Amino acid sequence: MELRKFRQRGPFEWEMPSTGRMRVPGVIFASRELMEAMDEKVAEQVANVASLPGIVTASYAMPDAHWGYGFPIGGVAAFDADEGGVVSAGGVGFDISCGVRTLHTGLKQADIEAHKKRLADVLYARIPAGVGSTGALRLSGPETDAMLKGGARWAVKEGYGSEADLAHIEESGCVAGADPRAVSDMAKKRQRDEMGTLGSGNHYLEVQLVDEVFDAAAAQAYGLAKGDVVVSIHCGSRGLGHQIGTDYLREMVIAAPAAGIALPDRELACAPLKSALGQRYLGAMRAGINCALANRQILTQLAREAFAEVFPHVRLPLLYDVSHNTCKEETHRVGDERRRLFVHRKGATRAFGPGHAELPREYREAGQPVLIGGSMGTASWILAGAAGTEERAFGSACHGAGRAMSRNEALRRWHGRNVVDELAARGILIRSPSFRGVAEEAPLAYKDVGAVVDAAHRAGLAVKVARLLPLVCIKG
DNA sequence: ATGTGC
Repeated sequence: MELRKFRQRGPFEWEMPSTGRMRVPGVIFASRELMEAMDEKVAEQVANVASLPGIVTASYAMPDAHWGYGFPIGGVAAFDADEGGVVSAGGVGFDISCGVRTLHTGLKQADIEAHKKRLADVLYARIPAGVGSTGALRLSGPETDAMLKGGARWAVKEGYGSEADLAHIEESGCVAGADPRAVSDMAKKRQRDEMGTLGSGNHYLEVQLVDEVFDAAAAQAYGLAKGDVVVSIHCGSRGLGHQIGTDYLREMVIAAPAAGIALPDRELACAPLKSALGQRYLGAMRAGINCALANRQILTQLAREAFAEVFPHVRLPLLYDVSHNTCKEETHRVGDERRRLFVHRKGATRAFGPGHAELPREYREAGQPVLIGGSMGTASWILAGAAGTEERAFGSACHGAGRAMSRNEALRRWHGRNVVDELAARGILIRSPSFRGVAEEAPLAYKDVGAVVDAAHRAGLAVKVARLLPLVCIKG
Protein backbone atom coordinates (compact mmCIF):
# COMPACT_ATOMS: atom_id res chain seq x y z
CA MET A 1 0.00 0.00 0.00
CA GLU A 2 0.87 3.67 -0.32
CA LEU A 3 2.90 4.69 2.77
CA ARG A 4 2.78 8.47 2.30
CA LYS A 5 -0.47 8.88 4.23
CA PHE A 6 1.14 7.37 7.33
CA ARG A 7 3.21 8.99 10.04
CA GLN A 8 5.69 6.52 11.47
CA ARG A 9 5.51 6.36 15.27
CA GLY A 10 8.29 3.78 15.38
CA PRO A 11 9.87 1.22 13.06
CA PHE A 12 6.84 -1.10 13.46
CA GLU A 13 4.01 1.35 14.13
CA TRP A 14 2.31 3.40 11.41
CA GLU A 15 -0.26 6.07 12.21
CA MET A 16 -2.94 7.23 9.83
CA PRO A 17 -3.95 10.68 11.13
CA SER A 18 -7.63 11.29 11.75
CA THR A 19 -9.15 12.98 8.71
CA GLY A 20 -12.66 13.38 7.28
CA ARG A 21 -15.17 11.23 9.17
CA MET A 22 -12.55 9.48 11.28
CA ARG A 23 -13.06 10.09 15.03
CA VAL A 24 -9.68 8.65 16.04
CA PRO A 25 -6.45 7.84 14.19
CA GLY A 26 -5.73 4.50 12.59
CA VAL A 27 -2.64 2.54 13.64
CA ILE A 28 -1.09 -0.42 11.81
CA PHE A 29 1.64 -2.50 13.46
CA ALA A 30 3.96 -3.92 10.77
CA SER A 31 7.41 -3.82 9.23
CA ARG A 32 7.95 -1.60 6.20
CA GLU A 33 8.00 -4.74 4.00
CA LEU A 34 4.66 -5.99 5.37
CA MET A 35 3.19 -2.50 4.97
CA GLU A 36 4.29 -2.31 1.35
CA ALA A 37 2.81 -5.73 0.61
CA MET A 38 -0.45 -4.98 2.45
CA ASP A 39 -3.63 -4.38 0.45
CA GLU A 40 -4.63 -0.70 0.12
CA LYS A 41 -8.09 -1.82 1.27
CA VAL A 42 -6.75 -2.49 4.79
CA ALA A 43 -6.03 1.23 5.26
CA GLU A 44 -9.46 2.06 3.87
CA GLN A 45 -11.14 -0.38 6.28
CA VAL A 46 -9.07 0.82 9.27
CA ALA A 47 -10.22 4.38 8.47
CA ASN A 48 -13.86 3.26 8.11
CA VAL A 49 -13.77 1.58 11.53
CA ALA A 50 -12.24 4.79 12.97
CA SER A 51 -15.42 6.62 11.92
CA LEU A 52 -17.80 4.46 14.02
CA PRO A 53 -19.51 6.05 17.04
CA GLY A 54 -17.89 5.68 20.46
CA ILE A 55 -14.57 4.26 19.25
CA VAL A 56 -11.79 4.79 21.80
CA THR A 57 -8.13 5.78 21.22
CA ALA A 58 -7.56 4.34 17.73
CA SER A 59 -8.58 1.82 15.09
CA TYR A 60 -5.83 -0.81 15.00
CA ALA A 61 -4.56 -3.43 12.55
CA MET A 62 -2.13 -6.23 13.32
CA PRO A 63 0.84 -7.24 11.10
CA ASP A 64 -1.18 -10.04 9.45
CA ALA A 65 -4.04 -7.70 8.48
CA HIS A 66 -5.85 -8.24 5.21
CA TRP A 67 -9.09 -7.22 3.57
CA GLY A 68 -12.13 -8.55 5.44
CA TYR A 69 -15.88 -8.12 5.60
CA GLY A 70 -16.33 -4.53 6.86
CA PHE A 71 -13.55 -4.63 9.45
CA PRO A 72 -10.13 -5.83 8.27
CA ILE A 73 -9.11 -9.31 9.39
CA GLY A 74 -6.43 -8.48 11.94
CA GLY A 75 -8.46 -5.48 13.15
CA VAL A 76 -8.85 -4.36 16.78
CA ALA A 77 -11.27 -1.66 17.94
CA ALA A 78 -12.69 -0.79 21.37
CA PHE A 79 -15.95 1.05 22.04
CA ASP A 80 -17.39 2.82 25.09
CA ALA A 81 -21.12 2.22 25.65
CA ASP A 82 -21.44 5.53 27.52
CA GLU A 83 -20.18 7.46 24.52
CA GLY A 84 -22.61 5.97 22.02
CA GLY A 85 -20.29 3.06 21.29
CA VAL A 86 -21.40 0.24 19.03
CA VAL A 87 -21.06 -3.50 18.56
CA SER A 88 -20.65 -4.82 15.02
CA ALA A 89 -21.35 -8.31 13.69
CA GLY A 90 -18.80 -7.73 10.91
CA GLY A 91 -16.33 -6.56 13.55
CA VAL A 92 -16.41 -10.01 15.17
CA GLY A 93 -16.54 -12.02 11.96
CA PHE A 94 -18.68 -14.87 10.76
CA ASP A 95 -16.76 -17.65 12.49
CA ILE A 96 -17.46 -16.39 16.00
CA SER A 97 -14.69 -17.32 18.46
CA CYS A 98 -12.65 -19.17 15.90
CA GLY A 99 -9.44 -19.92 17.77
CA VAL A 100 -6.51 -22.16 18.56
CA ARG A 101 -5.71 -24.45 21.46
CA THR A 102 -2.48 -26.31 22.07
CA LEU A 103 -2.06 -29.54 24.05
CA HIS A 104 1.09 -31.09 25.51
CA THR A 105 1.73 -34.75 24.68
CA GLY A 106 4.77 -35.44 26.86
CA LEU A 107 6.30 -37.14 23.79
CA LYS A 108 9.58 -36.30 22.06
CA GLN A 109 10.19 -36.38 18.33
CA ALA A 110 11.99 -39.75 18.57
CA ASP A 111 8.96 -41.31 20.29
CA ILE A 112 6.66 -40.46 17.46
CA GLU A 113 8.61 -40.99 14.23
CA ALA A 114 7.89 -44.74 13.85
CA HIS A 115 4.18 -44.26 14.65
CA LYS A 116 3.51 -41.11 12.65
CA LYS A 117 1.59 -42.74 9.82
CA ARG A 118 -0.65 -44.75 12.12
CA LEU A 119 -1.25 -41.70 14.27
CA ALA A 120 -2.29 -39.72 11.18
CA ASP A 121 -4.73 -42.44 10.14
CA VAL A 122 -6.20 -42.87 13.63
CA LEU A 123 -6.64 -39.12 14.09
CA TYR A 124 -8.25 -38.80 10.66
CA ALA A 125 -10.64 -41.66 11.47
CA ARG A 126 -11.76 -40.01 14.73
CA ILE A 127 -11.80 -36.29 13.92
CA PRO A 128 -14.73 -35.28 11.67
CA ALA A 129 -13.38 -32.82 9.09
CA GLY A 130 -14.64 -30.98 6.03
CA VAL A 131 -17.61 -28.93 4.83
CA GLY A 132 -20.83 -30.04 6.50
CA SER A 133 -19.06 -32.68 8.59
CA THR A 134 -21.12 -34.08 11.44
CA GLY A 135 -20.14 -35.48 14.81
CA ALA A 136 -21.31 -38.30 17.02
CA LEU A 137 -23.41 -35.97 19.20
CA ARG A 138 -27.02 -35.01 18.51
CA LEU A 139 -28.14 -32.16 20.74
CA SER A 140 -31.77 -31.71 21.83
CA GLY A 141 -33.17 -28.20 22.22
CA PRO A 142 -32.51 -27.97 25.98
CA GLU A 143 -29.05 -29.52 25.53
CA THR A 144 -28.22 -26.92 22.88
CA ASP A 145 -29.20 -24.11 25.25
CA ALA A 146 -27.11 -25.64 28.06
CA MET A 147 -24.12 -25.84 25.68
CA LEU A 148 -24.59 -22.21 24.58
CA LYS A 149 -24.60 -21.07 28.20
CA GLY A 150 -21.92 -23.39 29.49
CA GLY A 151 -19.21 -23.52 26.80
CA ALA A 152 -16.26 -25.79 27.58
CA ARG A 153 -17.59 -26.10 31.15
CA TRP A 154 -20.69 -27.80 29.71
CA ALA A 155 -18.50 -30.09 27.58
CA VAL A 156 -16.46 -31.16 30.64
CA LYS A 157 -19.67 -31.87 32.52
CA GLU A 158 -20.75 -34.07 29.59
CA GLY A 159 -17.55 -36.08 29.93
CA TYR A 160 -15.28 -34.34 27.43
CA GLY A 161 -12.05 -33.57 29.21
CA SER A 162 -11.41 -32.56 32.79
CA GLU A 163 -11.88 -29.69 35.19
CA ALA A 164 -8.14 -28.94 34.88
CA ASP A 165 -8.63 -28.00 31.23
CA LEU A 166 -10.93 -25.12 32.15
CA ALA A 167 -8.27 -23.11 33.98
CA HIS A 168 -6.28 -22.92 30.73
CA ILE A 169 -9.05 -21.40 28.61
CA GLU A 170 -9.89 -17.69 28.36
CA GLU A 171 -12.68 -16.87 30.86
CA SER A 172 -12.18 -20.38 32.30
CA GLY A 173 -13.98 -21.90 29.33
CA CYS A 174 -17.32 -20.14 29.70
CA VAL A 175 -18.10 -16.55 28.83
CA ALA A 176 -20.81 -14.89 30.92
CA GLY A 177 -23.84 -13.16 29.45
CA ALA A 178 -24.63 -15.72 26.74
CA ASP A 179 -28.31 -15.63 25.78
CA PRO A 180 -29.56 -18.72 23.91
CA ARG A 181 -32.91 -16.95 23.30
CA ALA A 182 -31.08 -14.43 21.12
CA VAL A 183 -29.86 -17.25 18.84
CA SER A 184 -32.23 -18.13 15.99
CA ASP A 185 -33.78 -21.59 15.64
CA MET A 186 -32.02 -21.86 12.28
CA ALA A 187 -28.61 -21.26 13.91
CA LYS A 188 -29.34 -23.91 16.56
CA LYS A 189 -30.63 -26.36 13.96
CA ARG A 190 -27.46 -26.00 11.90
CA GLN A 191 -25.38 -26.84 14.98
CA ARG A 192 -27.43 -29.86 16.13
CA ASP A 193 -25.00 -32.44 14.76
CA GLU A 194 -21.87 -30.32 14.22
CA MET A 195 -20.45 -30.39 17.75
CA GLY A 196 -16.98 -31.93 17.84
CA THR A 197 -16.26 -31.25 14.17
CA LEU A 198 -13.38 -29.37 12.60
CA GLY A 199 -15.11 -27.74 9.64
CA SER A 200 -13.23 -26.65 6.54
CA GLY A 201 -11.06 -23.88 5.11
CA ASN A 202 -8.03 -23.10 7.25
CA HIS A 203 -9.20 -25.24 10.17
CA TYR A 204 -7.05 -28.15 11.24
CA LEU A 205 -5.79 -30.45 13.94
CA GLU A 206 -2.02 -30.66 13.80
CA VAL A 207 0.67 -32.69 15.56
CA GLN A 208 3.67 -30.37 15.88
CA LEU A 209 7.29 -30.36 16.96
CA VAL A 210 8.78 -27.62 19.16
CA ASP A 211 11.63 -26.84 16.83
CA GLU A 212 13.13 -23.82 18.55
CA VAL A 213 12.74 -21.94 21.83
CA PHE A 214 13.28 -18.17 21.87
CA ASP A 215 12.38 -17.27 25.46
CA ALA A 216 13.58 -19.85 27.97
CA ALA A 217 11.69 -18.46 30.99
CA ALA A 218 8.32 -18.23 29.24
CA ALA A 219 8.82 -21.63 27.60
CA GLN A 220 9.47 -23.13 31.00
CA ALA A 221 6.37 -21.49 32.44
CA TYR A 222 4.34 -22.93 29.54
CA GLY A 223 5.98 -26.36 29.98
CA LEU A 224 7.64 -26.33 26.56
CA ALA A 225 11.11 -27.56 25.56
CA LYS A 226 12.84 -28.04 22.23
CA GLY A 227 12.02 -31.47 20.77
CA ASP A 228 8.59 -31.71 22.47
CA VAL A 229 5.61 -32.91 20.47
CA VAL A 230 2.39 -30.90 20.90
CA VAL A 231 -1.08 -30.92 19.31
CA SER A 232 -2.86 -27.78 18.10
CA ILE A 233 -6.52 -27.47 17.14
CA HIS A 234 -7.77 -24.55 15.03
CA CYS A 235 -11.54 -24.24 14.58
CA GLY A 236 -14.57 -22.23 15.62
CA SER A 237 -18.33 -22.18 16.07
CA ARG A 238 -19.21 -23.88 12.74
CA GLY A 239 -22.70 -23.34 11.30
CA LEU A 240 -24.06 -21.71 14.46
CA GLY A 241 -21.61 -18.80 14.51
CA HIS A 242 -22.01 -18.28 10.80
CA GLN A 243 -25.80 -18.14 11.08
CA ILE A 244 -25.66 -15.70 14.04
CA GLY A 245 -23.41 -13.44 11.94
CA THR A 246 -25.78 -13.65 8.96
CA ASP A 247 -28.91 -13.04 11.07
CA TYR A 248 -27.57 -10.02 12.96
CA LEU A 249 -25.78 -8.43 10.06
CA ARG A 250 -29.09 -8.25 8.24
CA GLU A 251 -30.85 -6.77 11.29
CA MET A 252 -28.08 -4.24 11.91
CA VAL A 253 -28.13 -2.98 8.32
CA ILE A 254 -31.88 -2.39 8.56
CA ALA A 255 -31.76 -0.77 12.03
CA ALA A 256 -28.72 1.51 11.53
CA PRO A 257 -30.46 4.57 10.01
CA ALA A 258 -33.05 4.74 12.82
CA ALA A 259 -30.20 4.52 15.35
CA GLY A 260 -28.64 7.57 13.68
CA ILE A 261 -25.65 5.61 12.38
CA ALA A 262 -24.47 6.56 8.89
CA LEU A 263 -22.42 3.65 7.57
CA PRO A 264 -19.43 4.40 5.32
CA ASP A 265 -19.76 0.78 4.18
CA ARG A 266 -22.84 -1.44 4.47
CA GLU A 267 -20.59 -4.21 5.73
CA LEU A 268 -19.79 -2.16 8.85
CA ALA A 269 -23.36 -2.60 10.05
CA CYS A 270 -23.49 -2.17 13.82
CA ALA A 271 -25.84 -1.32 16.67
CA PRO A 272 -25.38 0.91 19.74
CA LEU A 273 -24.23 -1.12 22.74
CA LYS A 274 -27.06 0.50 24.69
CA SER A 275 -29.76 -0.59 22.20
CA ALA A 276 -31.94 -3.70 22.47
CA LEU A 277 -30.44 -4.98 19.22
CA GLY A 278 -26.86 -4.42 20.41
CA GLN A 279 -27.61 -6.28 23.65
CA ARG A 280 -29.29 -9.15 21.81
CA TYR A 281 -26.32 -9.49 19.49
CA LEU A 282 -23.93 -9.52 22.46
CA GLY A 283 -26.02 -12.30 24.04
CA ALA A 284 -26.03 -14.32 20.80
CA MET A 285 -22.34 -13.67 20.07
CA ARG A 286 -21.38 -14.83 23.57
CA ALA A 287 -23.44 -17.98 22.99
CA GLY A 288 -21.39 -18.40 19.80
CA ILE A 289 -18.17 -18.04 21.81
CA ASN A 290 -19.33 -20.76 24.20
CA CYS A 291 -20.23 -22.98 21.25
CA ALA A 292 -16.69 -22.66 19.86
CA LEU A 293 -15.15 -23.33 23.29
CA ALA A 294 -17.33 -26.44 23.69
CA ASN A 295 -16.45 -27.56 20.17
CA ARG A 296 -12.69 -27.32 20.78
CA GLN A 297 -13.18 -29.09 24.12
CA ILE A 298 -14.94 -32.05 22.45
CA LEU A 299 -12.29 -32.22 19.73
CA THR A 300 -9.66 -32.29 22.46
CA GLN A 301 -11.27 -35.40 23.91
CA LEU A 302 -11.38 -37.03 20.46
CA ALA A 303 -7.67 -36.27 20.03
CA ARG A 304 -6.98 -37.82 23.44
CA GLU A 305 -8.83 -41.00 22.45
CA ALA A 306 -6.89 -41.18 19.17
CA PHE A 307 -3.54 -40.74 20.91
CA ALA A 308 -4.49 -43.36 23.51
CA GLU A 309 -4.95 -45.87 20.69
CA VAL A 310 -1.36 -45.36 19.55
CA PHE A 311 0.31 -44.33 22.83
CA PRO A 312 -1.71 -45.93 25.68
CA HIS A 313 -0.06 -43.99 28.52
CA VAL A 314 0.02 -40.54 26.98
CA ARG A 315 -2.09 -37.74 28.43
CA LEU A 316 -2.79 -34.51 26.57
CA PRO A 317 -3.00 -31.66 29.11
CA LEU A 318 -4.14 -28.31 27.76
CA LEU A 319 -1.51 -25.58 27.48
CA TYR A 320 -3.97 -22.83 26.55
CA ASP A 321 -6.95 -21.91 24.34
CA VAL A 322 -7.31 -18.52 22.64
CA SER A 323 -10.09 -17.09 20.48
CA HIS A 324 -9.41 -14.66 17.67
CA ASN A 325 -12.90 -13.57 16.51
CA THR A 326 -14.63 -11.94 19.48
CA CYS A 327 -16.03 -8.85 21.13
CA LYS A 328 -15.25 -8.85 24.85
CA GLU A 329 -16.06 -6.49 27.68
CA GLU A 330 -12.76 -5.65 29.37
CA THR A 331 -11.28 -3.00 31.65
CA HIS A 332 -8.48 -0.94 30.10
CA ARG A 333 -6.58 2.14 31.11
CA VAL A 334 -7.25 5.02 28.76
CA GLY A 335 -5.15 8.05 29.69
CA ASP A 336 -5.51 8.34 33.47
CA GLU A 337 -8.75 6.42 33.89
CA ARG A 338 -9.79 2.80 33.82
CA ARG A 339 -12.78 2.21 31.56
CA ARG A 340 -15.07 -0.69 30.65
CA LEU A 341 -14.71 -1.18 26.91
CA PHE A 342 -16.08 -3.58 24.31
CA VAL A 343 -13.00 -4.76 22.44
CA HIS A 344 -13.58 -6.22 18.98
CA ARG A 345 -10.79 -8.54 17.87
CA LYS A 346 -11.35 -9.90 14.38
CA GLY A 347 -8.52 -12.15 13.32
CA ALA A 348 -6.62 -10.85 16.32
CA THR A 349 -5.71 -12.62 19.55
CA ARG A 350 -6.06 -11.38 23.10
CA ALA A 351 -2.51 -10.99 24.43
CA PHE A 352 -2.55 -9.85 28.07
CA GLY A 353 0.88 -8.99 29.39
CA PRO A 354 2.69 -10.22 32.53
CA GLY A 355 0.86 -9.71 35.81
CA HIS A 356 -2.66 -9.56 34.40
CA ALA A 357 -5.14 -10.75 37.02
CA GLU A 358 -7.13 -12.84 34.51
CA LEU A 359 -4.21 -15.13 33.68
CA PRO A 360 -3.78 -18.49 35.43
CA ARG A 361 -1.24 -18.15 38.23
CA GLU A 362 1.33 -20.39 36.53
CA TYR A 363 1.41 -18.12 33.45
CA ARG A 364 0.97 -14.78 35.19
CA GLU A 365 4.64 -13.89 35.30
CA ALA A 366 5.30 -14.89 31.68
CA GLY A 367 2.19 -13.26 30.20
CA GLN A 368 -0.70 -14.85 28.32
CA PRO A 369 0.17 -17.62 25.85
CA VAL A 370 -0.57 -16.28 22.36
CA LEU A 371 -1.14 -19.12 19.89
CA ILE A 372 -0.45 -18.26 16.27
CA GLY A 373 -1.65 -20.79 13.72
CA GLY A 374 0.51 -21.18 10.66
CA SER A 375 -0.73 -22.22 7.24
CA MET A 376 -0.61 -25.88 6.20
CA GLY A 377 2.96 -27.15 6.00
CA THR A 378 4.48 -24.06 7.64
CA ALA A 379 5.46 -23.13 11.18
CA SER A 380 3.07 -22.15 13.95
CA TRP A 381 4.21 -19.99 16.87
CA ILE A 382 3.68 -19.57 20.57
CA LEU A 383 4.19 -16.04 21.85
CA ALA A 384 3.61 -14.38 25.21
CA GLY A 385 1.63 -11.18 25.77
CA ALA A 386 4.20 -8.38 26.18
CA ALA A 387 4.48 -5.90 29.02
CA GLY A 388 2.78 -2.70 27.89
CA THR A 389 0.68 -4.32 25.17
CA GLU A 390 -2.47 -3.09 26.89
CA GLU A 391 -1.33 0.48 26.29
CA ARG A 392 -0.65 -0.33 22.63
CA ALA A 393 -3.66 -2.20 21.25
CA PHE A 394 -5.87 -3.07 24.24
CA GLY A 395 -3.81 -6.21 24.88
CA SER A 396 -3.95 -7.73 21.40
CA ALA A 397 -1.63 -9.43 18.92
CA CYS A 398 -1.76 -11.07 15.50
CA HIS A 399 -3.43 -14.44 14.87
CA GLY A 400 -1.76 -16.07 11.87
CA ALA A 401 -0.10 -15.61 8.54
CA GLY A 402 -2.93 -14.13 6.51
CA ARG A 403 -3.64 -15.08 2.91
CA ALA A 404 -1.32 -13.80 0.22
CA MET A 405 -3.54 -14.88 -2.69
CA SER A 406 -7.18 -15.71 -3.29
CA ARG A 407 -8.54 -19.25 -3.08
CA ASN A 408 -9.26 -19.13 -6.82
CA GLU A 409 -5.72 -18.19 -7.70
CA ALA A 410 -4.40 -20.98 -5.44
CA LEU A 411 -6.70 -23.47 -7.24
CA ARG A 412 -5.30 -22.38 -10.61
CA ARG A 413 -1.75 -22.77 -9.39
CA TRP A 414 -1.74 -26.06 -7.46
CA HIS A 415 -3.30 -29.52 -7.40
CA GLY A 416 -4.18 -30.85 -3.96
CA ARG A 417 -2.70 -34.28 -4.62
CA ASN A 418 0.67 -32.79 -5.56
CA VAL A 419 0.66 -30.57 -2.46
CA VAL A 420 0.02 -33.64 -0.26
CA ASP A 421 2.81 -35.59 -2.01
CA GLU A 422 5.32 -32.77 -1.74
CA LEU A 423 4.62 -32.28 1.96
CA ALA A 424 4.81 -36.06 2.56
CA ALA A 425 8.27 -36.02 0.96
CA ARG A 426 9.24 -33.48 3.63
CA GLY A 427 7.84 -35.74 6.36
CA ILE A 428 4.57 -33.82 6.84
CA LEU A 429 1.53 -36.11 6.63
CA ILE A 430 -1.70 -34.47 5.46
CA ARG A 431 -5.09 -36.16 5.81
CA SER A 432 -8.05 -34.30 4.30
CA PRO A 433 -11.44 -35.12 2.78
CA SER A 434 -10.85 -32.48 0.10
CA PHE A 435 -7.95 -32.17 -2.34
CA ARG A 436 -9.54 -28.96 -3.49
CA GLY A 437 -9.37 -27.63 0.07
CA VAL A 438 -5.71 -28.67 0.28
CA ALA A 439 -4.91 -26.76 -2.93
CA GLU A 440 -6.68 -23.65 -1.62
CA GLU A 441 -4.59 -23.89 1.54
CA ALA A 442 -1.24 -24.52 -0.20
CA PRO A 443 1.62 -23.14 1.93
CA LEU A 444 2.60 -20.51 -0.62
CA ALA A 445 -0.95 -19.11 -0.75
CA TYR A 446 -0.18 -17.50 2.60
CA LYS A 447 2.17 -14.76 3.77
CA ASP A 448 5.33 -15.70 5.64
CA VAL A 449 4.14 -16.27 9.21
CA GLY A 450 7.72 -15.74 10.44
CA ALA A 451 7.73 -12.15 9.16
CA VAL A 452 4.34 -11.50 10.78
CA VAL A 453 5.46 -12.89 14.14
CA ASP A 454 8.70 -10.96 13.94
CA ALA A 455 6.80 -7.71 13.40
CA ALA A 456 4.46 -8.46 16.34
CA HIS A 457 7.52 -9.15 18.52
CA ARG A 458 9.39 -6.04 17.46
CA ALA A 459 6.28 -3.85 17.71
CA GLY A 460 6.07 -4.90 21.38
CA LEU A 461 2.71 -6.68 21.07
CA ALA A 462 3.92 -10.16 22.05
CA VAL A 463 7.22 -11.92 22.72
CA LYS A 464 8.42 -14.89 20.66
CA VAL A 465 8.52 -18.03 22.84
CA ALA A 466 8.62 -21.10 20.56
CA ARG A 467 8.35 -22.15 16.93
CA LEU A 468 6.37 -25.28 16.05
CA LEU A 469 6.81 -27.36 12.89
CA PRO A 470 4.05 -29.60 11.52
CA LEU A 471 4.38 -33.41 11.58
CA VAL A 472 0.79 -34.54 10.95
CA CYS A 473 -2.10 -32.35 9.81
CA ILE A 474 -5.79 -33.29 9.74
CA LYS A 475 -7.16 -30.67 7.39
CA GLY A 476 -10.80 -29.65 7.12
C1' DA B 1 -15.52 -18.97 7.75
C1' DT B 2 -20.14 -21.17 5.45
C1' DG B 3 -26.03 -26.68 4.44
C1' DT B 4 -18.82 -22.86 0.01
C1' DG B 5 -22.20 -18.60 -5.29
C1' DC B 6 -27.04 -12.26 -5.36
